[in-house]
Formats: sequence, C-alpha cells, structure tokens
Amino acid sequence: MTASEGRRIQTVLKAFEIIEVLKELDSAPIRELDTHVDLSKGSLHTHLATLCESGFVTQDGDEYKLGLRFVMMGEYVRNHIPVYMAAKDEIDAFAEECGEYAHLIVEDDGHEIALYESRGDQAIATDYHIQLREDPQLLHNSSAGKAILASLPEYRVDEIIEQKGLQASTANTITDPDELKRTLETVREQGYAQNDEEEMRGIRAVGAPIRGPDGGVRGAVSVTAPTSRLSGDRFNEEIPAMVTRTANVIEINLATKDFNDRQ
Amino acid sequence: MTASEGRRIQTVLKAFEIIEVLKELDSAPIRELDTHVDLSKGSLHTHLATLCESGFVTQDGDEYKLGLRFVMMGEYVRNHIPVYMAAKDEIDAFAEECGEYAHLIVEDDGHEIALYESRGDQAIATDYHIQLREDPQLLHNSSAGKAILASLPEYRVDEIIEQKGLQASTANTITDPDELKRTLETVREQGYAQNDEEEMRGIRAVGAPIRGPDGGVRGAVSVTAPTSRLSGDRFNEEIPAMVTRTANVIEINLATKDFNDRQ
DNA sequence: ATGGGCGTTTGATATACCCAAATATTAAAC
DNA sequence: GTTTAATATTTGGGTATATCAAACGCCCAT
Repeated sequence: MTASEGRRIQTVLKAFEIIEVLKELDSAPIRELDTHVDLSKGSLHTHLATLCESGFVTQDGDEYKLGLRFVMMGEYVRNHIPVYMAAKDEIDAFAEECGEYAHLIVEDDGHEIALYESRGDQAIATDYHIQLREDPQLLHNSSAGKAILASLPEYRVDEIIEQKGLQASTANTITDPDELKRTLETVREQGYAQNDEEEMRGIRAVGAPIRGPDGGVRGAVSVTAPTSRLSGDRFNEEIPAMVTRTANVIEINLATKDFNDRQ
Repeated sequence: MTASEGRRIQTVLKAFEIIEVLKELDSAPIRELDTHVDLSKGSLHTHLATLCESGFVTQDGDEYKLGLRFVMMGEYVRNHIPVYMAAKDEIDAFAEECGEYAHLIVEDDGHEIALYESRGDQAIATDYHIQLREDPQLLHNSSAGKAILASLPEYRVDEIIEQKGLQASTANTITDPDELKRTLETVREQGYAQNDEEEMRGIRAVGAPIRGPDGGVRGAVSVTAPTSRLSGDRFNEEIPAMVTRTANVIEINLATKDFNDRQ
C-alpha cells in the first residue's frame, strides 16, 4: 500500500518540483529558480513555457508565479466531493449560529485538509486559519483530526501514527500513542472530540465526525475559538451538542444526495 | 505575446492531458483512460503512479481521480491574490445586504474567472453558478466581464475579440464588435455594466470594475439574480449604486493592503 | 556608445520515456 | 476448488526527446 515501488516519470516530477519552488517563492524570475532547481537555465525556460501554456503558471514581466488554473481545478475537485456539497450550507449556518470559525475537514493520506471554512461574526482572522487551508496538518492535535481518527479502523490509526508520528505543536499535544488511543476511545463514547490548546496556544476546538451511509468516516466538522470564549459549559456541553447536531444533518444530506447522484 | 513559439516539454503536456481527461471523466480506471489518451497502458500506469505520488491524483480501488492537492494549491494561489484578500469580506457583506449572489471576477487571458462567490439568503443555487466557478467563460456576455473590458486599453479589447470571438449564449448576447464597443463606452460613463439575459435566459446582472492604485483594472464585482427580482429601479438605480459602492470599498482596501504588503 | 546581466534560442548527446510483451493479480464462472 | 478471463503491473530494449552548454539578442545602466 505504501506507494514507493515502481517507476516514476522523472520529467513530470521535475515540473512539479518547479511548481513547488514557485509556491515557496511566491514569484520569481528564471535566474532565481535556477538556484533552487537542478536544471539548466535553458531547460527551465522550456519547462516554464510548458507550464504557462497549460495555465498552471503565469508570467508577469520576467517573474513567474502560479496561475489561476489551480483555482479552477481546486474548485472543480471540491465541487465533486459529496461531503463538501452536503456540508457547505450547514457549515455556514453553524458558523453564523455560534459566531465562531467552523471548518469542514477531510482526511487525505494521514493528513487533515480544510475543505471549507466559514467565519462567524465574532471570529477573528488569524494566520492559523490561512495555514490550515494551505498546508496539510497532522490529525492527532486537532479536534476534527481526532474525531476522524476515532472513526477509522484501528489498523489505519496505527499505520498513520507509525508513518507520520505524533509531533508536538504545543505543551498540550498528545505525543504518546497509548494516551492518544485512550482519548480516541473517549471520543467514540462521547461522539465528539475536544482540542484544548493542543495545536495552538490559546485556541480550543470541538469536532465531530461525519459518517457516510456505509458507516465509513467522510470527514469532520469543527469549531475553533479562543479559550476565553470556549470554556465551562460552552466548551463541554453547548458547543459539543451543536457540533454533533450539525454533523448529523450533514450525514442526512450525504445519504439523500448520495441517493440522488445515482439517478 | 501569443505564446506559441519555442519548445515545450512533451511529457509534461501528456501528464496534463491525463489530468484533463480525468477531469472530464470524473473518475476512471486505466483501461478507460487508455481509450482517451494516446499512450500505452504501461506508460499510463507510470504516469498515474507519478501523479498519485505528487498528490494531484488519488487512487480509489482501481479508479483514479483528481486529488485534494489541487484544492490546497488553489487555496494557496487565491490567498496570494491581493484583490481576493481585499474583496472577500466585502463580497460577503454585499451578498447579505442585497440577498442575491455576489461574485468576484478576474480576467485571465481573455477569460473571466470567478475567484469568489457569496450567496445571499434569497439566492437560489443553479448549475450556472457551479459552471462559472469551474470553467473559464468569455468576457463579453457578463456584467463583470464587460466592466473589465471597459477598463482595459482598447488594443487589449481588440486582441481579445479577435482571439476569442463574440460567441452568442442567448438571443441577447452582443455579437457585433462595434456594438460591444459602444456598450463599453456607456459602461465607462456610468461606472457600471449591466447584463440583460445576455449570458443566460432569465438571469440579469450588474457589475462594476475594481481598479488598483495604479489605475489598472484588477477585477470586478457583480450581482446576479433572476430577472423577476432585478428590474425597474432596482436594476437601473439601486443595485448599480450598491455595486459601485462595494467596488470602491474594495479599491480602498486594495490600496491600503498594498501599502502594508510592502512592509 | 558599450558593457554586463539575463532571458531566449539552438544543436548535439545521453537520458529516460515509450511501447510491446510477459507476469502478477483479481474476479467471476462453473 | 479449479479454471478462465480481464485487468493491473512489471520489465527490457529502441528511440524520441529532455537536458546541457554555448551562442544570441535584448535591455538597462554607466
């Protein structure tokens, strides 16, 4: 299962490497890319011409940067994920109801990916939210991630722990496999997961899993807010009830939409 | 300027061709891709292994489909476009105020691309909106597109007309270059553009250009609604005033944020 | 004017992509 | 449980082509 065997297309990997470098640098002329990629200036130019023609890169003067094609492709991919279509409106309603950030999270290769985000009127934008949307994070230190892990078969959890590790983000992060598994057991009993400043200091969260008609987990909903606004009954009763209710509504949407899609 | 000269990396183009086919088919096993791409089954397999390893494609049983990496990349690209960051919240507020769909549109190679969309509570989802987000449309038959065209130097307008043509979408679509140019003149005088069922029957829209600190156009805001809800004074006075006001606020954000970004 | 820096083009060569065939794997049929 | 068919995956060898290095041309600064 660990994709590592077999051949790869070197040239395509090179192209993706250029894309990755362009992502790191935001924007760069050829002479700068030349110092980051092991390719001659001439070859780089041919690569960039190819990427530009395909719309994945755009040229602005002599600066190259990632193109809008990625936005379109991303939108396309997202619109074809059933759980996104089923969850979008509910997440909006939920964020408005509780006034905080609400997220739709899905798992991909042991990482968590923010598929959608809605901001309640009390929520304040932080770099944390941007980072969440742009880079895959690990599952063990977020409420949504733990909600997903708790719904995955045990062998998958072991696989993920072994492959990705349990890196600490704050002093509260769970880094011991056994402790994590005990926590996941609690999550299964409660039906929701909490994150008490385990990913970022001063930030708490509550998340609940979204299951498909077949019982398999499709993602998770979560609310994120400063600890000052997420404590006491609100952290332990009120918000957990709202999160699980929202997750349940999404599950119903998913079941009925699933039915419709088969036409 | 018409990128066509010079060499291209054939192998990378092949990889993008596979991605495009995967987009058309939604999801397909190798045997099906084999009938759509001029490549042997074996080579296809190596290509797909490469794409999977990079996260742009995921394998689900023996079906391949586009991967979540596109979502992350799209989000990244979008978050690094100044006009998006300057407009997002304003579009949300605007959609809520008028109750209809509000869009942020930018131009890319003569096409219009929906960078952001916000839905007011009266707005009803249609396939039109999904299509708008997933596929680049032409500029001449939408309000935002005409607002952008009206703000572009004339030689660019001529270029775009020549390259892309003025394809008719409905009976109301402007297909005559001279008529289009007269309309653009009106748009410049008014400061906003209207779309009277020119893109889709039963749908009207109003759009206004967003200009950067240097005077160049960075995109456009638009509202889209059924003709029944967009007529009379609302179509000719009320909404145009709101759209241009929103565009102006975004322009101010853009100017100040631009200043901040330079640190 | 002139020089240097940098993007772009070009020709030759070796790399690695591609095809075809062989092997492994899966699923179904009897 | 065995056989068969259909498909995925691997492998080796020929050849297209991605790569490099060098030359060209452009723009700006001095």
